Amino acid sequence: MVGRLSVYLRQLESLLDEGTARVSSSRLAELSAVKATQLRKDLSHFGSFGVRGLGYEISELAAEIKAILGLDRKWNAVLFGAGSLGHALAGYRGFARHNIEIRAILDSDSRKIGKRVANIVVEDVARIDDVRKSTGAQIAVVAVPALAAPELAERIVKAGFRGIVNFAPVRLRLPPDVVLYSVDLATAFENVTFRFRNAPA
Amino acid sequence: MVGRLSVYLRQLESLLDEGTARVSSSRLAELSAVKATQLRKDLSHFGSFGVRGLGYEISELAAEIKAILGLDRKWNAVLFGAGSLGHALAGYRGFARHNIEIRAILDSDSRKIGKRVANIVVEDVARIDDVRKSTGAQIAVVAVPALAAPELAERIVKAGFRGIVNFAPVRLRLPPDVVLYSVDLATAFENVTFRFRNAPA
DNA sequence: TTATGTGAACCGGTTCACAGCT
DNA sequence: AGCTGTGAACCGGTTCACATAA
Repeated sequence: MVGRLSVYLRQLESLLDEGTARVSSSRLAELSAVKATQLRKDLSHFGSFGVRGLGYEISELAAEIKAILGLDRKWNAVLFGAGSLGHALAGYRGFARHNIEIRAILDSDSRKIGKRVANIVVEDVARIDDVRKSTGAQIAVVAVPALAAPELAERIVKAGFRGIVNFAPVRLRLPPDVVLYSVDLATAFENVTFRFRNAPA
Repeated sequence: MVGRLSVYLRQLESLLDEGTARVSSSRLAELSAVKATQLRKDLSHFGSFGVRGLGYEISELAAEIKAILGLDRKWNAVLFGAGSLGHALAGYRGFARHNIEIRAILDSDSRKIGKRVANIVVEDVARIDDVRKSTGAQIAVVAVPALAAPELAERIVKAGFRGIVNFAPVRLRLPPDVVLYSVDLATAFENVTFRFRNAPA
């Protein structure tokens, strides 16, 4: 459901770019490829942002969704892993849009420590506690190999991070008060090969 | 649900590495962080692979799941976009595990064309039709900016690809016979900031 | 009249309870 | 007895139908 809010927001922003001021649930739903009732139900969980008979004021609704998604405040993050995926993530423009700032990049490989990635000097993961405190980071982005991830996750939690975005292909076990979202590339590709295979000729 | 099959398979493979030969649904479910009944129900959609009273023969079940997921045959893919995400994907080791081979990398940026990425020479996206045919690729991996993605997707479909794994943050509209799976980083991060914000203090 | 907000019906996926096989 | 396979109950999320407001 959060995923849908993201989509609504993106559509609202592109409408705003076009100079549109108001939009109906049916139009916004169409742009977002969902049913209008679903869109209204989604929003109704958080309040009532529209005007009956008129629709939604776009800039207002966008601001509401940003607040719901936590995009109205700044987040500090630390990126773990300076491999190819780490490089890609370090260069990811979406961080700015989310008010997420990568404050540090940590790795355990001595050949990578000291190098610059996206203008940030890679530091030794041993410094995790110091880095956590000095950056005030709440979010950890995990882009290390599967084997290293579970142990790293424990250290991340111990260091005081409260949210993890995990790109390693493992199911991490975390205390329930730590927010986790995993992006699993294997699942993405298997989803396609699975449906491809089971598709009507 | 396909996502869960991926997880079962990964657990089966690591059990196999340990030299284990049989496993019960409850043990495998525990390792996969799901309920045992769910695991059995998932498998029951595709057949009956276990032995009552004994459990599952690991190598046999792994082979069955691989077949279900389409991992038992070779897939040819073309990667679109040689930016930082494209680089990361080109180096992704999971492709080998999935029997997916990146046969070509295409980009529209003349500065990138001709360069090597993961030992593959980047070609002009204008060559899409030739490349599709000569590689026999079925799957397109889209790692281009959001703005370029919708138009590219159309060309991909026209060129004859039947499956797309999309990393651009847009909802692509495709004919229903084309298999699509999108990985949206924005949603991933927003999921975490959303739940973080709505988490109990 | 137009378009939102929402209780109620609906539906698909999860869980339960147990039948069936070894 | 032990463990799988599955119809039936359950549950949460989606859709419908309509009351409500401009």
